[in-house]
Amino acid sequence: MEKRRITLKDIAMASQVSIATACDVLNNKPRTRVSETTRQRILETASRLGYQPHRGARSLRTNLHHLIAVSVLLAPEMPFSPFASELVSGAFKAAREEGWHITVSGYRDIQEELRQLEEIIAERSVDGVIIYEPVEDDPRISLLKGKMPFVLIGSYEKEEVYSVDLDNEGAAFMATQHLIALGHHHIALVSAPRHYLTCRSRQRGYRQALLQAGIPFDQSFVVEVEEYSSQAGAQALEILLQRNQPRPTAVVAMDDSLALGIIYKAHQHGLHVPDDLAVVGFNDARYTEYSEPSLTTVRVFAEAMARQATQMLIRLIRQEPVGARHIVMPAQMIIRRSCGSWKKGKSVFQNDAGSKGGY
Amino acid sequence: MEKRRITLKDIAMASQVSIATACDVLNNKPRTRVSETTRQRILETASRLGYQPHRGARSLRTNLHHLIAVSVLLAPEMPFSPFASELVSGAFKAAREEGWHITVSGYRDIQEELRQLEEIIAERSVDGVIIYEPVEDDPRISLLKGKMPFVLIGSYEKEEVYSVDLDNEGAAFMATQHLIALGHHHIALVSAPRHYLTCRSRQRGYRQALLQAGIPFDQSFVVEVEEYSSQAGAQALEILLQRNQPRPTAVVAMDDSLALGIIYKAHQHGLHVPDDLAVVGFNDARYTEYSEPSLTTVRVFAEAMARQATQMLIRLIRQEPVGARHIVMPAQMIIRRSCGSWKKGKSVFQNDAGSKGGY
DNA sequence: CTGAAAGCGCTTACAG
DNA sequence: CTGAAAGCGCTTACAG
Repeated sequence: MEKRRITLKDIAMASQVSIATACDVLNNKPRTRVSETTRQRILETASRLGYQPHRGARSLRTNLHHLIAVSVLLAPEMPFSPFASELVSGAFKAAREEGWHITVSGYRDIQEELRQLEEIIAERSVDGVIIYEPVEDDPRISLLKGKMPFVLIGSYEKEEVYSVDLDNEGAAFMATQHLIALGHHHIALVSAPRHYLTCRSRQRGYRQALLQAGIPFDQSFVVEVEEYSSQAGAQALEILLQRNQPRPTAVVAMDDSLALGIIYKAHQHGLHVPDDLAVVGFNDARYTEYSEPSLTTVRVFAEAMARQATQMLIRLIRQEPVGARHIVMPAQMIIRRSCGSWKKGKSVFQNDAGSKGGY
Repeated sequence: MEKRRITLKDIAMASQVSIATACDVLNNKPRTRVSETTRQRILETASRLGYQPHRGARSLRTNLHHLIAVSVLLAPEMPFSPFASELVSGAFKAAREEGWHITVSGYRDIQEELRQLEEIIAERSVDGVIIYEPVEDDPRISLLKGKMPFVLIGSYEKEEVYSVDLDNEGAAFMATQHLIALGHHHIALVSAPRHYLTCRSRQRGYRQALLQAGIPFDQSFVVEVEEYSSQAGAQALEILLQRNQPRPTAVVAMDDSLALGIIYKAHQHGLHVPDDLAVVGFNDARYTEYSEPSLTTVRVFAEAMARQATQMLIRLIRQEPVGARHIVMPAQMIIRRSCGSWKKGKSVFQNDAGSKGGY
């Protein structure tokens, strides 16, 4: 399995230049212009011999491992959510475009995850970290701050950090407005706990939409659940139905798995979705197209977000200029059947992707 | 962000031994016994100073990067399946236990994935590869064979390779037998294409169960779909219903997403699940507990499989004795409602996990 | 049995 | 402007 490795020295000899020159040319260093012919000769030799720099050697010199850790906290009963999965793909692709690798943790338990990160920091086996789904006073952030470059996917209030986030407020606004346009006045919101900052922004968007429509905000219509799962969604609807309010006629759920649980529980109560209860999810987990009824949801471009975050992080690590400190990405409504707009024939949004009958 | 790094030299000086001795002790090399006191002194100093070997330096010397690539091929419309996600977690954890990292690709397109692997092989930026879901004549295997150690998750017929696999035959046997025990005779199988080796084994298990029960095998009850998706599942049921056979009264689907599509389509045709059509899925994607009806499925211990594969691969890379070349892991039936056994009150299997009211 | 020294393949400060 | 040489932090073959 072992062929002798092609080294810089080989390239230098074969191109009749010094190792230093070969190194500079191959790394595109500014130095003096080597004559264009020499330059080409070196490049050509390298590609002919299939030269690949030795990552270990490079890393020993530069103290860069070209490795990024992606820290994703998983919901207790859920493996990588569709959202997190796209994040991983996006980060991998963006990393590879720069010749980097990613390593993906993915613990269910924050303590385990912290231990992991501590170890990684101590080892310095990684050059930077992407943190997904930060919570308030996220201990991962305190751990990393000042020790290692990192970029958040999500947003953070306490400190100035680099981040790529969804326009959560706008997205929730859009979802709520859609239901309002369908004539709903009693619109519930099922959200993760408020220490998830994402959810805080989304709650703002929800309130904005109500405000704009002149619908009074009613705190009891907001249920916060401990995790994103169908089970939690089912429980949330139970709570909403047991309260003495006028029953909600519509729900916005902050994740598709919550929405599925809500629909499940609605059916158990003999409520028809969408006639008795309109439901809108979040994140566009693909399988929700085939739930009964198919789920209207807010699609989030997770892969694109991860790409941005990865590129940003690599620039940070290289100490190159980074550009914007925060990037905010838009979302898109996917109209299917659980919101009932297909019955009323009206929607404030175009139904792009949803209408293609697939994707 | 930069403190001076603690090196072996620091440890050696502080412990008043040579660098070589420090190195040996810290790496647990057989060498002579250093006196136990010295040994302890070195260990203690290292931990006091927080010594962490420099991965780059080590890699330059040993030509090992302590990095494994995990190659997962994604279904076109699906991000990491729950199964693949658990694989990733399992591989990560097992890798970290040895101080290694994993890098996760995850392309939808086999050509892209191959290009990726080729690049990784050329760079030698990775010490080995875990391949998930090999197909017949898998081009990834030809690519890696003889160039880099790899372990399959799944099985392979053409060549002797190292692998960790589910007992696919046994699992499908179990699922089919469960339906037979419920009185079904017309049991359909919705499978991925036969070039997925996993499915081939499962088809065998299905036939075995029929055979044992004296039910004739009918090829037209087997539908092969191109991908694991709800859409494909829905189409498969359409095909089964249009054929002129006695309509199947039960279906085993090789993936939960197929099963969901089947249930969806059954409802569209006015068929009640499980009364008119019993459905059993595969893989126990968590959300299927909340589908309507909740899905009876075969749980697969993906995380454990990935752990095994990772440990095996690391041993291969280190050229340590590996033990078994193939490891086969069992599956477990999770009985919920879509198979209808709760109505008939009989099942040949214990309902362990399914009865806990959770997962 | 133990330590000094070479060398892995790069990058870069320095000398010419 | 360009090349020779030092050195990053390890591991190991070799000398004592």
